[in-house]
Amino acid sequence: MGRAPCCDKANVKKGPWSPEEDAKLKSYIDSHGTGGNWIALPQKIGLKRCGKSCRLRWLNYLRPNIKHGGFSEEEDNIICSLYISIGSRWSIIAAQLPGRTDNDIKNYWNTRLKKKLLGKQRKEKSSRGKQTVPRSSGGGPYFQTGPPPPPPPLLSLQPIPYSSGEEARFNNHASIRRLLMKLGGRFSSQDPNNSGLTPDDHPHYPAVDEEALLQPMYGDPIDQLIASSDQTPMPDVAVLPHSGLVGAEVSCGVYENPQGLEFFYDDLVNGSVDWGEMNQWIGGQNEVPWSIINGHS
DNA sequence: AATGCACCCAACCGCGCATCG
DNA sequence: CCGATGCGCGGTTGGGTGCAT
Repeated sequence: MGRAPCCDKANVKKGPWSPEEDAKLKSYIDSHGTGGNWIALPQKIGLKRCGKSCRLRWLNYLRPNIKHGGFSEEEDNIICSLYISIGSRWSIIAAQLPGRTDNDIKNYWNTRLKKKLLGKQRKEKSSRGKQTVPRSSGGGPYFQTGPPPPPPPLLSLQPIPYSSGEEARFNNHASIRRLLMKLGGRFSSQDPNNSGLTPDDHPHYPAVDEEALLQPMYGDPIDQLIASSDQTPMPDVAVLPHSGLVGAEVSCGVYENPQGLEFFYDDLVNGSVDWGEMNQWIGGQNEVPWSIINGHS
């Protein structure tokens, strides 16, 4: 038994919206609002459309202050950072970009950003010369498996400038981190490998150090956090050095610091990383701070 | 100029979740 | 508590368009 259809499929119009339909819908909502019931709305105004279709049309095109196309480099950075951190939660990503819709961002990611990012990633990995291992099937949500396409143009990403005063929007690393915390992230100075525990064994992390979170990150998060499409199977939890930018579903990654040293997620986890180099990278501290997220089942 | 191909994007589909009676 | 209903979301599709051959 399947779910009942939301409308009578035989009696609703599908396909592109006409200007007349747009005008009807916009005019009604402008003067009456949605009435809290999208399903009933098209009948009220005499549209042969599914309520869900009306809702989509309104949210993506007709409502005020919608922007289309022309994504700025800053928006690219935010989308990439968030996608790498929280995955394909387009509505959350869209909420941080005023005037953008989740559908628009999703399309933009699928058609352009993903390819650019993959191109960048491939170049970095091939220059490193490390043999890659095909990922197991069904491994994760981020990148397709299979033969690599021809390298697309590289994405030119600039670091997001740190701004301590920006609170309302999501355009700096501190606010990115705050959002990730809100989504269930935790930050810890403990190294789970040293403690002999897996991140899943840490139900409670120390209190969040807000001051530390407000420190600028090291370099461009995209450079630090390029998820690998054909590394080992997806680990359960992201563990990133120092930066504090973490995600529930960030997979194995390649981290490159300003000095050109690279660390692979599996190297970190397996303990084969050169901690001296890592400590130099992160500022000569005695211990490598780990950032762990546990908002992940 | 014609054809094929790749890309883009608006729209649809189905599922999970929240709410309500 | 439970089933019905509606909403919101992410994945996918298919038509339009531009470019390469």
